[in-house]
Amino acid sequence: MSEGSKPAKRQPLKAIKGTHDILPAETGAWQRVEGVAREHFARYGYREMRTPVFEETELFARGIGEDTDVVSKEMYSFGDRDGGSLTLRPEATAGIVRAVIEHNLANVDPLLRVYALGPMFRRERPQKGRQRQFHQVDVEAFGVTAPGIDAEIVEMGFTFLERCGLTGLELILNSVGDAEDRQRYAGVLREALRAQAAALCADCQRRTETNPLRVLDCKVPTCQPVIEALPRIADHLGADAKDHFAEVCRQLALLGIPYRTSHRLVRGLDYYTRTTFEIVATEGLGSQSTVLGGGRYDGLVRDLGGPDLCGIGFALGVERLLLLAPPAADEPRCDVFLMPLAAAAGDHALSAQKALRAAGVRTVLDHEGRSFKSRMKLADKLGARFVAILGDDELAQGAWMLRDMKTSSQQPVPLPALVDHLKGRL
RNA sequence: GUGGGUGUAGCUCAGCUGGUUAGAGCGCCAGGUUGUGGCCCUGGAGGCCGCGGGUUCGAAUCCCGUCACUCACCCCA
Repeated sequence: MSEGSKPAKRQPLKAIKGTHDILPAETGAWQRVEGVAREHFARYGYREMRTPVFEETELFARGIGEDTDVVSKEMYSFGDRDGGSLTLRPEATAGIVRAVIEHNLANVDPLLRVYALGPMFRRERPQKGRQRQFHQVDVEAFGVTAPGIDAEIVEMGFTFLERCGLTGLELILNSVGDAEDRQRYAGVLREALRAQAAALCADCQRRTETNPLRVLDCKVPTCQPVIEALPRIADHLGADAKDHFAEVCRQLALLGIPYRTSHRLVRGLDYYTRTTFEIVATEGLGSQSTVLGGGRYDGLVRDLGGPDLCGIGFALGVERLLLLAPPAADEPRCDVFLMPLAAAAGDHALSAQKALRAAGVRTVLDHEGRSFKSRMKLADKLGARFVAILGDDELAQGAWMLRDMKTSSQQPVPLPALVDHLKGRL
């Protein structure tokens, strides 16, 4: 652009890489999912909470962990005019925890359970089931230490996905223990890994020092034998954490939720303690198979400067959910299509349209004065249940000719009776 | 950030080893009756063949570059 070369052809304006438009034909499916979410979570006593899409960068750095991939290389951060650093939220929990602390909600709400819906931002390379702006449904419950809440929230997520029509789901559980367990285990693991360093991939050699738990997540084939032989966290849990996890599993079995445990399930955010879980799709998502993931975070609120308040939650990716959901049938957009033919019919149509809409009837009136046939085709495409025709003959009778598009039958309806008549039939 | 694949109409794609007006299906618009949709038939609109350069008498087609999209790695929802 700076050189005096060819006049650069103006590129058409387009959405930023990794973002996408949700077009009118798609919003129905989104609204359905959101509606199910609201209704479902309400059954468990959850209410919606909305926090800003951007926060101070420090919140995420401290909350999620400086060494995580999300913080170290995926955040959309930018300088504010006053010199501060702001970041588009890469996940929801940190902002919600900040708000809980800021408004002292733990002392305000005796049942602190919230959900949130909205966009998250991570600067990753897009691929199937992964965007730079994507949407999550997020759920958090605070203040309950008992394992019952773990089982309840996992059950809630699982049944939510089922209610959205998903099948072929697999629930995976693990416990990463309390902070001390985790720390101690990380040390044990690091020792074991150092001894095997030669057999590990370069990433794992690096992770051995930075975050040994994440070695367990490695998918490089040559690392697998080493990983399988590593000491397992289950053998390094404190008695409390061990009992806690056993009770979570017991209750889930009681609730009839199928699951398997995996000692290798280590989630990428640093704040998790004790229970971690993930729901994956066995097919349909390519390599991004996780639909829902979450866990307990008993130290997070305190670490962010709040009270010693435990918490547990999960996030699920709406785009991924939609990829797996059965396709939605397109809904009719119109109940009644008005078709004034005679010149004198136009005013009748206008007032009928207003009255119908006031009565809650979805009404469309073609303003272009197109041919009869064109308008019939349009009515059909809109899925109109009825077409109301008003031509010279009908005017003379003082009645609409009301056509039922399903049965192809039609009957006269007196002009003033149209609204009541239709309300009775829709 | 690193690899692979693909860029032709609104969508899905054809276009053989370079050859003259670039095609199909679907969708869209309009007609096939004077006031009746779906099915069928006919017609029409709509393409700098991603962009730039090169080879050639001639490039959608071959070569180079570039950009975009996509899948995968990494990591995550």
